[in-house]
Amino acid sequence: MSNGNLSQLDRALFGLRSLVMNGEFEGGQRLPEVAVARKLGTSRTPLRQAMDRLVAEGLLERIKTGGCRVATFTRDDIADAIEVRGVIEGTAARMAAERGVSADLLGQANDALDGIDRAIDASDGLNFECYVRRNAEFHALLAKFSGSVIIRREIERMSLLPLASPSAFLSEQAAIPDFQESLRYAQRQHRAILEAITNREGARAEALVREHARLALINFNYLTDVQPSLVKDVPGLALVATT
Amino acid sequence: MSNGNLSQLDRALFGLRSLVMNGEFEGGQRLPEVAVARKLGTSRTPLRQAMDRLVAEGLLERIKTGGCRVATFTRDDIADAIEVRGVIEGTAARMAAERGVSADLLGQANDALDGIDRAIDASDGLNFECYVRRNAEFHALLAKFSGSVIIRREIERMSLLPLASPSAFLSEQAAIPDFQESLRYAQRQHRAILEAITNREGARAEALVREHARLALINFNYLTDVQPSLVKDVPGLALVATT
DNA sequence: GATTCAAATACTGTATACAATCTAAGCACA
DNA sequence: TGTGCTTAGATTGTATACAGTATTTGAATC
Repeated sequence: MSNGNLSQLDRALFGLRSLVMNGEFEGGQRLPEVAVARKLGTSRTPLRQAMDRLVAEGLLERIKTGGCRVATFTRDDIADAIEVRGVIEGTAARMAAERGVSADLLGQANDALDGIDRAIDASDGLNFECYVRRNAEFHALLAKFSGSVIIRREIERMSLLPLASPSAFLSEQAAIPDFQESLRYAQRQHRAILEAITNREGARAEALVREHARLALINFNYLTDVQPSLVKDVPGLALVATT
Repeated sequence: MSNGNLSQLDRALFGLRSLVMNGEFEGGQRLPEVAVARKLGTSRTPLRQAMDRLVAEGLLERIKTGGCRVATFTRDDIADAIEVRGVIEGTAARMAAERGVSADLLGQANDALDGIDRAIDASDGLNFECYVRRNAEFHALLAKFSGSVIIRREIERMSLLPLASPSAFLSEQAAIPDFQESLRYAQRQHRAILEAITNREGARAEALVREHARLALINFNYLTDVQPSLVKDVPGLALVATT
């Protein structure tokens, strides 16, 4: 199982998560294990494990009488998930400021931000793929800054919730009119966050990160209110109740 | 499975969690599935499900080569878990203040606090069992106040981590000299929290709840530093590295 | 035509068998 | 005596069979 190819559980997990995120199943309907297992090319045992994992992630929910169904999320759920992610990331930043961060880690974060600068002002316009990668890198470092595995695990967990991750809406953001302006604003926040942590300003770092997380909420609202045609292209957005 | 007795999965889950919490297994050693299954009187299939759940809870951790082992926690891990629980509970309180809480729910919380008052000043001294129950009730209501299932689920999740729950240390707290004084202090915080929420004072409510959570940390430090003889009686404390 | 009951079907929860892999013991050899 | 290899044992990951329960279909009755 530690050879190059994935285990059956991993195949089932990735496959099922992808199917659910892309809205392949009707929300609220039970997932028949045999049919899904056949579709994923595996047996029921690893599929049930995968389902248990997705239930823990919040993507599926158990049915009292047995089995699972796809969870549905309200707009408020998404907003709350983003808020909580921001709160925990903010706590990580505050802890980092209070406890201090090694020069090496701070340097890595600075490198990531330099990379974002270059991605935004590349000679041929915006290097989008690079931006996304560097942005994820910076946020991962932020979680690491706290020095706490408890915190890091919790941030990862919140980022698994559909649409709550720092880069959930980036892939389609290019359609937003003042897109580059929005990225520049986010990047100024990045710089301020890193400065606050470096200066051991815990409260400032926490507040900045909380505000920074709300950019995801702005993008979410824009996508659903102004550009509903893009909804089908954003993974996870199919799970949001359209009422 | 929906009959009175539990499912095999539930039996395995409760049984294994209890065994792990009470330190029945050497930390760091792999749990042999067949032996544990036999000890719990079930088969490997539900046991493996239970193990997956406990891994998700953070009580067990996976071994790369296969299987699970009991996770061990440092004192810093416990402190971080309590801190994060306080942060999320604090967010719930802030949201409750910002969004408003129904008079009915506020009344229920008030009743719970009245119950705590009576438990502390019962005619025959302290009614401990009643205090614990009412305290749990108040904290559950706090999570409900936010009106967000995302928040509530996350608080429940953090409270599952060993020693992070609001009542993790209560059961042995009776050994603490100024025990009743400590309970009265906690109760004054309860009243202040409820008042802040009622008055829509979000920042105050959040700060109070964060501080309130730190009582668990105080009890934790007291138990391990001053009363190490009680350590074996507190579920979960066996998982803390004794370095 | 709507409703209730019954049988058949489908599905989940659980146990177990099997194969692949890891672990450890034992042996050969330096 | 220590080290590396080989083989036997133990253990996990996966598939599948079976039993119990929910759900649906169909017919009969009001």
